Amino acid sequence: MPTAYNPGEVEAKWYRFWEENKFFHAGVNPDKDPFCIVMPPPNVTGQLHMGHALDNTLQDILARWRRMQGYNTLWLPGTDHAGIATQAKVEEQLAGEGLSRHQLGREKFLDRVWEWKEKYGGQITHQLRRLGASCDWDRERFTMDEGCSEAVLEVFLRLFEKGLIYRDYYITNWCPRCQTTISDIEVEHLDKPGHFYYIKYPVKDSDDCIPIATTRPETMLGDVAVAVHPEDGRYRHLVGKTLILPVAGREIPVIEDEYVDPEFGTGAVKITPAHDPNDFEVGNRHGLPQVRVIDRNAVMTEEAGRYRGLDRWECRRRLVKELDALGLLIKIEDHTHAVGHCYRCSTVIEPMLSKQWFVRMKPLAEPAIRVVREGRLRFVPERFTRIYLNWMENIRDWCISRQLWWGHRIPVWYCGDCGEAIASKTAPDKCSSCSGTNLEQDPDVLDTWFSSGLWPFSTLGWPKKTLDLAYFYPTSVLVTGRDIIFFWVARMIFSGLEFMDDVPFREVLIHGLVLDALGRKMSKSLGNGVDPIDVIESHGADSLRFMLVTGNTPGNDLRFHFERLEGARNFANKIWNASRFVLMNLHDYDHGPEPERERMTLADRWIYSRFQSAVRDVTGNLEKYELGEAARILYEFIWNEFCDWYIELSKPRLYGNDPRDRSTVQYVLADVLKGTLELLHPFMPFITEDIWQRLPVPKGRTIMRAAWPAPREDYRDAGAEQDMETLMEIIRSVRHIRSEMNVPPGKIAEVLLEIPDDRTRELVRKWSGYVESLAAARTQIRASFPEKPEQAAHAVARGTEIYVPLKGLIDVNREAVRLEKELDLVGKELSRVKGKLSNEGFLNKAPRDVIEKEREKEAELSEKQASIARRLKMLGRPGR
RNA sequence: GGGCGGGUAGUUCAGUGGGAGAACGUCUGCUUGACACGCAGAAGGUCGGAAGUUCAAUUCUUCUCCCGCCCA
Repeated sequence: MPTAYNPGEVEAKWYRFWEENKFFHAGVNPDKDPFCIVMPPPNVTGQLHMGHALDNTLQDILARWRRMQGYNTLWLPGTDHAGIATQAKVEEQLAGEGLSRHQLGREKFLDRVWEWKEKYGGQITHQLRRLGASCDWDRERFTMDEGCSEAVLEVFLRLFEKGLIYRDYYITNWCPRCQTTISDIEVEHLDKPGHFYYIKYPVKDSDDCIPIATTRPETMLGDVAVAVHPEDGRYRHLVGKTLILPVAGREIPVIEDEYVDPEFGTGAVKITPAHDPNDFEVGNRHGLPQVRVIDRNAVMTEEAGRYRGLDRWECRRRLVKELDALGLLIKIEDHTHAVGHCYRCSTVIEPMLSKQWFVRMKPLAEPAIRVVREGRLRFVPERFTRIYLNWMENIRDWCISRQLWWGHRIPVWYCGDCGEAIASKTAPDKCSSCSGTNLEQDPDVLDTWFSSGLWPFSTLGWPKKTLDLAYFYPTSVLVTGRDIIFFWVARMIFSGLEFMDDVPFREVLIHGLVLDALGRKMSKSLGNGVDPIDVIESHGADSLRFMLVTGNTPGNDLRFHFERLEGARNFANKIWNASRFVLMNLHDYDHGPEPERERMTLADRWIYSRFQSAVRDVTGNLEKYELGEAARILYEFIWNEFCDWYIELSKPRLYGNDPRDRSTVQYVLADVLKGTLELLHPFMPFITEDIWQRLPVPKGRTIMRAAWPAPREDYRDAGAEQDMETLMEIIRSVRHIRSEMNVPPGKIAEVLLEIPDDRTRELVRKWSGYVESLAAARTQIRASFPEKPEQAAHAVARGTEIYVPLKGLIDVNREAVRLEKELDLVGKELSRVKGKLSNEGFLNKAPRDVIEKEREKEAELSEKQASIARRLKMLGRPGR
């Protein structure tokens, strides 16, 4: 085995081994309990980014762990057709050839997208393999494959027939660049510095005017009224009057509406129903007309009069200039406000009136609220429950039509003769209403999330009644980022309830975003993204996974620090070398039966007991979804206990000349290492498999299918832990003295251990070899040394007085200063404890074990104080 | 404006109603028969500020300041 771990060599090898042996595959098996996760499908033509890496690492940990626990585990992978994003990429490619999709035509364009999908669609799934994802590739799905498309049609028709899908003129969010509407949640509101324009609207046949304030003066050309609050005294006399809309010259009324906030701006609001969602509502309430002044390209329409043909921003500039010239511009104030941007391309959204398809949400939301309220579906961490509920409770109808070509085409045909809309899975021959044959299909496609909302059951075979569905649905847990709770999680919940009559998953584990080292979102435009594949190539997939899962709590964002990646890499290397040590010493190992407890040393019993704690705590934390905590426990167990202490203590026994002792320690090393690798496997699958395969002990074909270590109560040994802690304390004290007193590392130190307590003295005497090998010392152990060495450093550890005679080496003054510092600390601590114990409230109200603990502490500290003081006195320093 | 998250060692982050932790960085000393991607030792914090509840608050409550996110 090489001296440093080389991930590149082993990763490809083991992944191939797992995949070829179908270890990821899960079929229906009624004898076993299922555990199922559906993977949030990444965009089919996308690249793996850090968010995917985190999301899939978490899923893989859960899947591998549950699989080892014996659950029939299915992790179902797949990809999403990602309408807007994919279409945009192909259009970009076409633009490079000087073509537009319109020149190509719908059919040819779609051929091109499919070509693109075939070419790049495998990329991301290949990258997931590099990460170690143990998903069942035999079941890989795509939101536009035959089955998923069938599910989409079925759902559309059922909702249509129930009257939950309707078509209407409504104000929606139009992206002038993507040339499509997008749903409310696809709009990102960004605070942008802008202006508040104060404009006078003159009252007809009067010298009076009404001042309005707006951030979008260009929309005034589409104004149909000015609204004031009914109780606003300032404008009461103007209600019902007519205004002359400046520039346009149209006559518009002053109306009153509760919607107006009298505190905001001038308290008078211009109403533009065709270009503002709130104004749209007001307009409907008052039966006002809708005047469209901005078109699909964000260019002013005919209605804008002489401003027609101008870009919306250019129109704004010129219009403000004209208002100023007319003396109607009161002032311009700086004003930062939230501006809606397209989440795909960051173009400023234009709220626009158009005819679109919607899903009526209220009836669907109701059960989706209930299941969460009743705890049938649980969010982890819990705080996301409120975010979800708050959104569901205030839900608006969902605009599902998109003016794109790539996606599931809306299965509705319009009759050119009578105007009837016919929903059907296949093209109808004739109109169901007038029997006309002049039928044309709606050109639009459905929102991508319409199909991904069906993912947990469409991937298991729905609408067919499959065995898979019966067995794996509801799935166990969904793991996803907090940024798509509304987009996706919510939609799966109501879809699952509507069509499967049950929740799609019992739990939702929400994680945060992966940020760059400065806490910024990773993005292409900033160029601050870190490519997971680069990281895997330089540091290994296991290191990346370990880094992503540690130092973080569920739901919180995570900063990507290169140093932390190195830490994880170092950890992998540590495991590699500890294993190398064990394996190097197992060449003559004959795996026999478990050694008897009596043959075991204190260290053996201690490491087994600690291992039991690790088993219990790792399992417990996985159950709570505290994956970072579970990983931290393993890190500490492996590094600070197994490596730093157990391996070091095993050396004298391995190199000694007692063969039985040697075989016992070999057994424990191999056994504990094997169990530890199994616990670590979900986190670091590659290195653990590689080492596990090399162990000369009975085991199965793959660590993936090894049984998850079960806690063994008979291996828990609190006494051994206590005793070991005593020895460790003594060793640390001696090391401390050596270091402080500059004893050369090679020099064996004489150490006198004065231990009045019989049991402790016998314990230390029995295991004095530990002190001798780990602190490079020779020990003398007595109940009391009548003649205390004067030229010696001194320490107290758990009732043991430690003297390290340093004839000629010791500077009495320096030693005294060191002891005084120590005495000071002990004194402070002691007075704090004594204060507590003399407080009646504490004695009366604190739990008994807490008081007991304080008493013990007091005794120990007093003793320590006394012995340090004695020592100081002996050095001619009576202390203070 | 409403909601949520965060403010703990130089940095990044864990954690807890009863003795402040880790990693990285820093300092000192080490090729100690697995590992310098390492070993041993050390320094470093009034746990954002104020008030309250409690025998006891970094932890619970309220207020407040700063940072970030979501929604309107």
